Amino acid sequence: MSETTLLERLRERGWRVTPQRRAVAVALEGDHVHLTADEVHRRAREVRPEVSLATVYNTLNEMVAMGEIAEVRYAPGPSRYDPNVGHTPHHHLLCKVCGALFDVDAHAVADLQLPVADRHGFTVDAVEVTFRGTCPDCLAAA
Amino acid sequence: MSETTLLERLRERGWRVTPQRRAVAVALEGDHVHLTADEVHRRAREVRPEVSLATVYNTLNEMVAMGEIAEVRYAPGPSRYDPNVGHTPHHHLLCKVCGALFDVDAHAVADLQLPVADRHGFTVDAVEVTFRGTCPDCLAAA
DNA sequence: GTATATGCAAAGCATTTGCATTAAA
DNA sequence: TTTAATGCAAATGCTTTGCATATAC
Repeated sequence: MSETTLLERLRERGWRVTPQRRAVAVALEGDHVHLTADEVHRRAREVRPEVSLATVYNTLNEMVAMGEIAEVRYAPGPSRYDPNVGHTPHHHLLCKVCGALFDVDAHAVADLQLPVADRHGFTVDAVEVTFRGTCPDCLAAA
Repeated sequence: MSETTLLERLRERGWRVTPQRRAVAVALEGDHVHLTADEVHRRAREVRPEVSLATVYNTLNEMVAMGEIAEVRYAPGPSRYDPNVGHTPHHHLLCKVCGALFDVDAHAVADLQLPVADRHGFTVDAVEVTFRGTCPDCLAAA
């Protein structure tokens, strides 16, 4: 899907790579589900039990500041982190019951333009579509 | 724009109307900006200084549960509340600098369908488009 | 009159920060 | 060796809750 790994991209930016940061980067990758800081922490601990939650937050915030991942907060509850930003253009599929968030390939969705008359003086540089619905798990549970 | 007021709709649902709740409902109406609980509290206090923040939260949560307003959390920081949900179909214009959120009429944006093949087993019942950019105020400040 | 909303203050999460210690480069 | 990252624990900010009192219906 993507040619380079998150870790490689970060290293290229001159990022200092520690075992903790490696564990965080690896925890985020691969999945098309977006994890909370706490879930990242749990996963990172499976590899490096000494990773602290504070370090997870610090690391995630840096990655966001670099634009390598995005913080998304569509449902109540804690923030989630999207590692596929800027590399694979995509939109989101949100379960309104459990808050789970999946990616959708951008090619599945038409490009959108907002007419200048409706821009309220904004400049627009990204468009993001969220499909709200119910995920298979919650459908089964209902 | 809408034929009935938020307060009228709530009363029709058999809601018990108190001065505090009236103040919260009025604070939310009319605007195309989405307020935080704290901002709603400040506005409600201008009319009824004894309204407590706890009551504002309780009231907003009830309105959300009834589907009369929506909680939106696109940017870091506190939740914001969208009173125009379900009545005036619309999308969002988000300032990535200051987090301000405006409404855009749905007619300005084409309807979108997600192909079944890309639905990952979800049912989809709403589509929401967010245009990310920079608002006039932040442009001026830059 | 009765059920329900209120304010207050305390509790509960999510997230950030200060600081002494440790480790990457 | 230098500069920056770590863990811990305390602090902060947003939101919810418990409970005694007040009030809409």
